[in-house]
Amino acid sequence: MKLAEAKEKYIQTWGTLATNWGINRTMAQVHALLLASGKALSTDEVMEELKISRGNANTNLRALMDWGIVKKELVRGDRKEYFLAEKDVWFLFKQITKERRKREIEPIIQFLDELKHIDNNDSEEAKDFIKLMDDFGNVTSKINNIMDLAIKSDEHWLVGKITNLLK
Amino acid sequence: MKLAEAKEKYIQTWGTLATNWGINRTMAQVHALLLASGKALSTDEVMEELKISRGNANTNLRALMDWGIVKKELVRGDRKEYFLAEKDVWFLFKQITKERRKREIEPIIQFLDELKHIDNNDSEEAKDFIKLMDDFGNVTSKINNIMDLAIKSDEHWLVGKITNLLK
DNA sequence: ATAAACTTTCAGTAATTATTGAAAGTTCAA
DNA sequence: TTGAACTTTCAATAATTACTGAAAGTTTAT
Repeated sequence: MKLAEAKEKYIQTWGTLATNWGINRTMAQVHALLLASGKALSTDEVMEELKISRGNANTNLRALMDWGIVKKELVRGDRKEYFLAEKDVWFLFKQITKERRKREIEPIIQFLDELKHIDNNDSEEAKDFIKLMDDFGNVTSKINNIMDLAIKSDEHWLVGKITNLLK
Repeated sequence: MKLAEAKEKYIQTWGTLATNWGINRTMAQVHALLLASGKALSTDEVMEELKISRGNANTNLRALMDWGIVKKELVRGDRKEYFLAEKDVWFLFKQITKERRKREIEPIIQFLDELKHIDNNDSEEAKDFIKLMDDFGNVTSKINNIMDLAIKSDEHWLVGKITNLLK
């Protein structure tokens, strides 16, 4: 396989996979393109490479910056903005985990807590429901802790620990 | 809040959250309904409670069985099938993790491997790309291991270990 | 065998989500 | 200031994904 072909396949496949995770296809493609390029690209370059509109390119580049995995880069004497993807893959994983935790896990914990305040909570049915919410809350907190551990850890340290646990 | 109200809110909110994770809204609602009911329901009961069509109910009940988190239950002297959700939340987490690992992580590892076979791989650009794929593969394997650890572990054992690591 | 009771499929349609592109907004140099 | 160079927004539209409901398929009792 030629390099250009491999890059193309990487960008396309990554975009397809992303949709299974509830991530917008274009956003994943833009990120893959920036990573595969290994250098900062302008909005126009992204538009050209992926054949997408300016609005779409702009929206998804900003979303990637919101996730903290793409940074703006300014070039002296050039008014255009360039965008560069962080290429440390372990950092990438940690950053995404951190954001998903903030955006998705924390709201769940809060929402489950609210549902536990039930009038006449001494019926058998109410007790069962409250227990379900409690169990959900407990497991969610545990997931939260695992994610927190991953976020805070250095790659080699974590892997060493996990390897030990698996023995 | 009344119990019925809390159940309704749980079903609706869970459905909404699911869409953020790339999971079909109805599937999440059916699952939440079965859990909140605490007993096996027939297709007709699911249709009635969620106001959805027979086709939709059937499709999503089967999808939940594919995920291994809902089971059929047969009642003597009744030709209808009833569906029951596994209510151990830690089991639920492990089962979903197991399936996602099989469906999503393993294909990524395989696909990244394929992309490393590049002609004329001695150019600087090719080396960078291969390194990127390697890094991705390594991190993905590590995630795979963490998931494997979670799948195999008993709730209390894992939490104990994680707690120790976090100290 | 027949038919009632039930489950599954899938073409057509509805609902949701993503994208375009042009207009409005911003920044900066002269 | 002005206007060129660039970025952002958003209403209209396209693409994707989910849902319906009726027809086809299956199972079981008689």
